[in-house]
Amino acid sequence: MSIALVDANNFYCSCERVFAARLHGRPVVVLSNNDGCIIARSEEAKALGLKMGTPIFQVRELIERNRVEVFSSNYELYGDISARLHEVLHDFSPEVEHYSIDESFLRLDASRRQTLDSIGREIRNRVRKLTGIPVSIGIAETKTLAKIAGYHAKRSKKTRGVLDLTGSPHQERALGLTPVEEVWGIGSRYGEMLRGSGIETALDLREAADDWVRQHLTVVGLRTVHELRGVPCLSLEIVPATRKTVTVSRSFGAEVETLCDLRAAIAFYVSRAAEKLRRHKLAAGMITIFIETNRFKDDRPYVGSATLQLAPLTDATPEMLAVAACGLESIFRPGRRYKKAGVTLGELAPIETLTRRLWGDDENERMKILMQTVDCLNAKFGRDVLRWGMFVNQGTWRTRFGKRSPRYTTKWMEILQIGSNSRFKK
DNA sequence: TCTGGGGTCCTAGGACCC
DNA sequence: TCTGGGGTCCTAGGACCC
Repeated sequence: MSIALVDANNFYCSCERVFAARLHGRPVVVLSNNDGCIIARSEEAKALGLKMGTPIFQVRELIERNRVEVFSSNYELYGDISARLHEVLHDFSPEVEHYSIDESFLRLDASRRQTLDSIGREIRNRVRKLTGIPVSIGIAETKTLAKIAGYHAKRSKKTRGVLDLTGSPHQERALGLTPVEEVWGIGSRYGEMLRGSGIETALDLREAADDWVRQHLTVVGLRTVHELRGVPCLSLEIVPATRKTVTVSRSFGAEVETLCDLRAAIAFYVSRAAEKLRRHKLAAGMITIFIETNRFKDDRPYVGSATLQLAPLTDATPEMLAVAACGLESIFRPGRRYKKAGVTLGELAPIETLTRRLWGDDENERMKILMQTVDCLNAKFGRDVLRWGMFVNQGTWRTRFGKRSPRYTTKWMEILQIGSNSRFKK
């Protein structure tokens, strides 16, 4: 029994390439909301020295000089391609964990007919053929080891994208070649601390004493170390765990000062959060509203947050809007310039487990039908065809997506056109 | 001018209870 | 001289992930 990690290469950039042949072989980057930071880079862009998380304005010249292709993020497109990719994997194993938008784990068995390596190659070819996305595949006894195999599959040309380390004599060498902060679960902070203690590679970490690890990296780190030794501690999460919070937050396109603008923004985020909640068939018992000034510019940045109960639990947008508006008033400070705001819904419970309200059931029933109708119409005719009175779908706070590619696969109006003048121009 | 968004888990410390 | 001890719940902060 082995675990395979299927990891899409430079996923967002690869998605852009699927629909634009001219991007092949060229440096491509995808930006975060408001076209702020670089969050994905093609190999060619990495080679130019463009780093993950860099604010675009700091590298503007480099980008122009090298004619780097720049895109705003197009989450609708990426999400849709991710779902297709996930579907392809189900042909290869009944046990698939959709770990993130660009990574999946699956349980794999070698057979008399086929080695793990050749199964991996078949997966890679099939995904490429059916989705157009290149992937790297790492295979080993545990998730953490599979991640390390994947790390080398992606970087070493010799592997041609697939590396099986299950029971392999090469496993120790691979661990020795893995910088400790590349181990899944070891970030930059722990990495620094470990290097200070002479632990520099995944192999060093594997050999560290349990007590020491427990003390310095908590039980989480201890699990990681056991996984490096080939003892599975992290199981495949085939059924996604029920989520505990739902957050919608954004930086504004431009700073805002008035309560009126903040109300509009918060109302917009509440609507989105409530839609997400209903899609997951959950209700919330708690809502947190927060607003922030610009932490990069402000000497004394202000962060205000208010948490309020939603009693009884609800999934209805109007009920949340009313509570959110109260929360906002309590944290608003006039005379400040706000750059970001957000909403978190908590104390989530599956909607069907809720007891019926003691009274007002008619009202409740009407609200349910109203919500279903709104969601349904918005799904059919486009988001925000129906909106709640409080939010005006415009204003300087709206997120900027200056360079978004068409939503080729999810919007009829933006479907790929062949041989005609594309409506999308750089 | 321009600096992302959405999650999870663990620990320590304080409040409170018996 | 010597100020219990254990349990639970909550929160803030810190670490991590993509």
